[in-house]
Amino acid sequence: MRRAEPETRGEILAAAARRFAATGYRGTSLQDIATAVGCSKATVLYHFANKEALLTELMAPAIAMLQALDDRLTGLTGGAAQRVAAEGFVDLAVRFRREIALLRGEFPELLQQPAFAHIQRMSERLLDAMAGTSDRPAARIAALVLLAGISEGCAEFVDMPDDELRPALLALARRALEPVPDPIHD
Amino acid sequence: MRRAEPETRGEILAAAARRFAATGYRGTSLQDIATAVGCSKATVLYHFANKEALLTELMAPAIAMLQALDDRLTGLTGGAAQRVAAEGFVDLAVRFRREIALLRGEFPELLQQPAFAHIQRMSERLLDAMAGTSDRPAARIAALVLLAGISEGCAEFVDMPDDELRPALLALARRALEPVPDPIHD
DNA sequence: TCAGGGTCTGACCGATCGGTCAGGCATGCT
DNA sequence: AGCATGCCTGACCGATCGGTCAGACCCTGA
Repeated sequence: MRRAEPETRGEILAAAARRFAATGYRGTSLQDIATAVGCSKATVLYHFANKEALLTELMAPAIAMLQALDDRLTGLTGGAAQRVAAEGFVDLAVRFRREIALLRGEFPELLQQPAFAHIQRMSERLLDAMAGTSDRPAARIAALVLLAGISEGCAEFVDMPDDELRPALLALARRALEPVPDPIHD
Repeated sequence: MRRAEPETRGEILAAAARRFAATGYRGTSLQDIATAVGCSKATVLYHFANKEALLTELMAPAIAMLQALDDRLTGLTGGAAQRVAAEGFVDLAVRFRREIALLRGEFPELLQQPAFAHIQRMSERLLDAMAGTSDRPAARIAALVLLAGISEGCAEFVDMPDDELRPALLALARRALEPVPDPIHD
């Protein structure tokens, strides 16, 4: 069962992405991934410290983009923050919908792990920004439904071209989120 | 550890609801539930045939209401179907948000099980109705995001009063879903 | 008094999980 | 030739899972 090319690491990563997308993170065992690659489970754990390392490497680009959005959001308030948050999140969801899809609704569980606590915090800031400065519950509800709906729904959009999905999600976000007036600078 | 009152069955059901809501269906073991009740795992399995029976009994009222909505939807098309679907689903989500919440994003996995195949089919019909007869992708995207977002988000709304949550979700649904003209009867 | 049924339990089962470990094999450097 | 290194493996580990089972306990009715 020895492999000819030393491309095993990349193959493991690709197979893990496929399996996670098909059956979720918890629903995929290391043995599943090893079988898909055609190697042993021990080989998977030779290339990756543990199962979580596989997931974090797969999610790293998406997390980096979320971090960048979070940085852009600091200092912004009101309508400006709302627009940046909504457009930034739609861009993120469109670009990394395959990565988001492979969590398959396991966000809540995974975010509870201490290793992902900073993602939890960024998500909360994103939600606050999308809800606007308004403290009306309706605004937070709309923002939360949009955030959760796009995260969970993008698994269904993997085969849709970017330039069709992006404007549709943007238009939806604009419709769903009630605009917040910009503060008047003096 | 013998219990005084023979209310064990109800206590197991209540504890299961709490644990499922806290850590999800797959994330909750029968031992967790037994510990929460203060009985043995064997007692849980004495009152319920298996773990899935616990879940189905907990979800039965919500599933019944979904079934009723599905029945009301048959024969309806266009804007009428869209309104009935949106309002019916919001009602369902508000009324049974605790039950929906305890799935904690495990919808996709659970729906894949053959025992829940009919729920899968009802969900698809609900999605079609909410998207309207329109076959434009944007309409289906909006409906899907709304459906997924409300399902996933209602876990956060458990402490909100019904008469605040319901109109907020209804208004959001109306904003998110582009209206479809009713067919003109001749 | 005894039989029987409802309730509950500890002990146990096979399966599967993530993860460890010593060692085999090929390659390339000295 | 000898040795180190990188890659890979089967065998194994402890933990946990859902689920089974024989039997103990209690109550009730004959």
